[in-house]
Amino acid sequence: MAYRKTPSEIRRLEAAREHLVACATSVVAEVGWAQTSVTAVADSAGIAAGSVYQHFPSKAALAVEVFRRAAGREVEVLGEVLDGEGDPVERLARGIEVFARRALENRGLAYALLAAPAEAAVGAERLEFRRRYRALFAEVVRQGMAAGLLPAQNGEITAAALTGAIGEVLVDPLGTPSGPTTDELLTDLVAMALRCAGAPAV
Amino acid sequence: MAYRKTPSEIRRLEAAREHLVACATSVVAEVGWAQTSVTAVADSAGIAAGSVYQHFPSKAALAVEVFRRAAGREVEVLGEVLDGEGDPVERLARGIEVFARRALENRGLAYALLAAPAEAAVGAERLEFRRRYRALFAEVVRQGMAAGLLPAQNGEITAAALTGAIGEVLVDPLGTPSGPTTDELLTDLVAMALRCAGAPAV
DNA sequence: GGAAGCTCTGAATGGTGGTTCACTTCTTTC
DNA sequence: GAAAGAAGTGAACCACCATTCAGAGCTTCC
Repeated sequence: MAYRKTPSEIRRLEAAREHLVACATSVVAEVGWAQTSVTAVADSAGIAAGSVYQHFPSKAALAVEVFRRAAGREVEVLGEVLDGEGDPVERLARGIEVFARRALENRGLAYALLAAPAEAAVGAERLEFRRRYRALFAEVVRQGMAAGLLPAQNGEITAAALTGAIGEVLVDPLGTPSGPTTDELLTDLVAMALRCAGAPAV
Repeated sequence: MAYRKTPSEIRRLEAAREHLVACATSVVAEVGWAQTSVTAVADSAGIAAGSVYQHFPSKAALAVEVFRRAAGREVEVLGEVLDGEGDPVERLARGIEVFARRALENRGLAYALLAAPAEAAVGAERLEFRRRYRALFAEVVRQGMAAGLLPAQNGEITAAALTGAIGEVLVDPLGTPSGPTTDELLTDLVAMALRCAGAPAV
């Protein structure tokens, strides 16, 4: 019988792949997509440049994986909060606060996910994930309208607006390494979002 | 006496430069920054690739000029409407409608200005112009608060949110070559923006 | 132990596209 | 008309990096 991968070997390879993705994520968070070369990622992971191609068919595929992992986590967290306890308006407020707080706690990565210039494949992923954010927000807005907590409105537009507004509000703070007065920013951001959805002033 | 540029020669050179910028703008609007090569721009302008460097020191410099011209026009138009007749809330509504309508009438260019992937130099310009949009919106929001038409709020945040929200709402329609129901979109967009600034429902 | 098949290496390769430059063509000046 | 200097040309150049690949080093299995 010929060579066959042993379970521990399979685990080792998977771990190597995970390690590669994690290192690539760090590099991207530190220097952005544009400055991230295959060599830099390989160095950071302690392997040769060529070895990257054992795990991914191209740099773009690795970049997409990095993006999906990181953005996927955020979608998941946001989805859980928006689907959680409380009335729709409370959930919306909490979701936005959690999202923004997480971004501000991991600025480099958040900037890479939200705004940093990237190759086409990553740009396409970004659009896709924005669509998911929108869908999540749209659902909560729909629930809010159904519950009579929000006025009649085009929920898709409000959802898109929230997505864009949060990103834009965060871009500047994310650009500066250490932020001033995070709490105040979050309060104002949430207040703006609730107004945007038409929730009555608190 | 040596060679000296005659007035008509100077005009000819300036016109050539203008023509080059105009052609480059068209190319960018059609295919986006990423697909815009120096050769393509030169072909479009009917000159040789090398001649581009008579007018601009680098491709990046040309790209920045293209961006500044086009984005500058939009800032100017928006500024005039926001500074025009009527109360601050009316002006805000009209400004957003005009901005969005112009974008939808020139989708390729608007997409390039707002969202299309671009080289670093253009990205920096984009940030700068977003700052200007924000400043314009922030001023109107400030006036609205002073006039008692808008509730107390962090005007900078609202302004950033409006900038991001408008962009995000427009990105999808701009991606599709011909848009459905522009008027409905504009109505909903303006309604959302007014809610975002806290204007009472109409 | 050793054959077979795998992973890993890192220097060489290759495609892309911005930029250069020797040369041609046009303008100015006398 | 001719010299001097500028603009215009476009093929050649070159830097940059993702990608490849021949060989080295491991792992599996009999």
